[in-house]
Amino acid sequence: MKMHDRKLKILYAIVKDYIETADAVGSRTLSKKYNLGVSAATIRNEMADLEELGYLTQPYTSSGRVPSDSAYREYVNYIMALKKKTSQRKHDIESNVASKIGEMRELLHYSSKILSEITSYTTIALSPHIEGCRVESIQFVKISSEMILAIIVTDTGVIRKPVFRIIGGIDSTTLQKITNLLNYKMKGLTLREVEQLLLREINREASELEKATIKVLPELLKTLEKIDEYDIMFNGTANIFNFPEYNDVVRAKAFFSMLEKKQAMYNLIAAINNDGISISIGKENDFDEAKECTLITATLKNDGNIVGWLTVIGPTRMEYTKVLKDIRYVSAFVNELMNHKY
Amino acid sequence: MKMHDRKLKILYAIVKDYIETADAVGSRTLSKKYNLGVSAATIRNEMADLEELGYLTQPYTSSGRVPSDSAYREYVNYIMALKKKTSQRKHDIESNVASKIGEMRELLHYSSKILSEITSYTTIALSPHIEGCRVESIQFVKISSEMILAIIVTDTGVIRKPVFRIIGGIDSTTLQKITNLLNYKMKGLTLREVEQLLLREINREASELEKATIKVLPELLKTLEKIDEYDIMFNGTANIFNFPEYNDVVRAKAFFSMLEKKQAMYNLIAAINNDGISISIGKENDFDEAKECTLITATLKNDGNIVGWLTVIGPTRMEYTKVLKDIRYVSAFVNELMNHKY
DNA sequence: TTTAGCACTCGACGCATGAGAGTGCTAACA
DNA sequence: TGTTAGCACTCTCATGCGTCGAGTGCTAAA
Repeated sequence: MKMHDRKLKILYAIVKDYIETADAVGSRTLSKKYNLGVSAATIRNEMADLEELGYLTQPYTSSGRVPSDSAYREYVNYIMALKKKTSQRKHDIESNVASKIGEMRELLHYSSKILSEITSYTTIALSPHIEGCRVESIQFVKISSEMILAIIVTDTGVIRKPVFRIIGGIDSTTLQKITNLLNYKMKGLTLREVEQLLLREINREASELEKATIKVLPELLKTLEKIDEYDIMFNGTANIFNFPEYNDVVRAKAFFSMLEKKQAMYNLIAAINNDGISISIGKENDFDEAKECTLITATLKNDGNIVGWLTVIGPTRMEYTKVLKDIRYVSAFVNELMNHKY
Repeated sequence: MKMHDRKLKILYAIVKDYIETADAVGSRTLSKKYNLGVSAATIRNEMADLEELGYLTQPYTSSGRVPSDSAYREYVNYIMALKKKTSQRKHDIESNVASKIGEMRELLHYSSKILSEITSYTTIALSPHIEGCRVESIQFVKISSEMILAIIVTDTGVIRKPVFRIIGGIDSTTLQKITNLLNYKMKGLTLREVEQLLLREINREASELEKATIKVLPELLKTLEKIDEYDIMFNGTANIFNFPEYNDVVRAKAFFSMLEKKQAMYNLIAAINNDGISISIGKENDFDEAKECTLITATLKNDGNIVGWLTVIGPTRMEYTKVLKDIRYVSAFVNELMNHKY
């Protein structure tokens, strides 16, 4: 759908102005503020057309116009295209930050906090399920008479360290044997496959060694089922109140209720799977509560595997240009750090 | 300060009514709703006295009365005294829940979630700094060529599992030797003492073994410094909107901004150190942002050591009776579970 | 095709008004 | 002496009304 150049210009100006002011924008203001080269009346005609095309809405008869989701989409496509032409600049790594980060999850939390601070939006840090990852190594460490720590490292560098309990305890030698056995059998399998393997082993007639093992396996299985938990964290939630659209208590409450639905938030964000930045606007979001929000998400990958998502969330009237710049910066930083360390 | 019985009765009735309705309560309503045996005019006289004593305030001339912090305090002392007379009932442990909980921190998170659900308030789960705890054991596990996992178990059962990196790597035998050495030297010391010991060792002329160690120690020290992190988590934050006092966007924003000041929240809650339930009302809170809130906090102890806090936060107009009952229930449950496992 | 002009629409804001809830004070009562 | 009824007064809040202004659609002229 190719629009006349002037129509697009006007559309972009409306979106830009609305992002800035959060007020319905009228033809007169537009012609004064932006140098469009035509009079307010002409703009009025174009606006009527744009409304018919579904890009604008009127809150009430004879008020100014407000951009629709499609208008934002059009605008975003436009600035995304612009950005591609400019070269990606290199980012320096602040080494003191780098040294503080031991694990992927910490890195994610930290960068989400930074992102929230520089954008003044609410941000979400999300780490993925790991059921699809392959096991690099499994180790067990006895930490008290009955408690055992399992250390599971995946090929993507994700580490999980669940603690579980063996009633009656188990001696170190046996534990070492089990470690060796499991490592031998499970290396390279996905967590899902490990679970199935464990199930089979549990139900099998057991040899001498396996008799000791049998005590550990059901506990390990139980632990594995729960270990595969994503992790979601929010930063700068109070920032949402900076937007006039959330000056209404009902909408603010809805926003926070939405954040609390963690499973739904996970599904919303984890649906994204590319290595760059992805934007979903308003009704494009497949989650009712989020249909008045825009989410800008950076997918973080290491070696082709998703290791997390970094999301900025706000009203559809989002400062796309600024937020895009910031999220690009932070995610590039994280990526560089990651490739350095793992 | 011993007050006339009738005055107290009226005061309690006012507090109770205000907790229920969030509206300034007048003499007429009071005499109709509660069976106080005196007329509205008498109540008016008593109310005037109570106002003079600082228990009531008037939002504006000739409006109803609103309880002050001292009124809530009086009321809380009253119901706390009542409670002590009734016997603590035994709580059953739901074993399926118990089996899901591997670590203290998980237990804390989980119970905070439950608490928020049953009270319909916002809850805070807080786990303490561990610098005061004594080291029970330190272990190292190699998880990749350069990454090492340290497992530190304290005498209170808290487990920390920081990952750090040794550039150039280290072989397993040396690592095992270091583990043995550190365990021998550090068992029973506090984390603070361990840090000092490490510093001394780093600066000392080293023997053969210690030459290998010297590579690990600075990294370990750095890791230890950052490991001593409390952990704070919120549940049911959207519940705050259920209270009319937060129907004002400015106050709601202030509430969420307060929650985001994690260090201050830690200080606020961690100041409490007893084994039961503690209530701090409005201006009693030593943190400006919280001066319009009441916090009811259960300190969770294991073997005399604080392992966490469970807090319900809401307006000073809190349903004290109900919330007290609920937090007692949940914290008793957690305590029982803890003593079972650790 | 663009622009100027004009009548019209609708929300925001300010102001007045009245209802209602609650008070303090006074005088009468037990 | 303590309690109650009555009354005038106060203050908030909801409602209604009129004005203002930004913005529109339509029409006719350039």
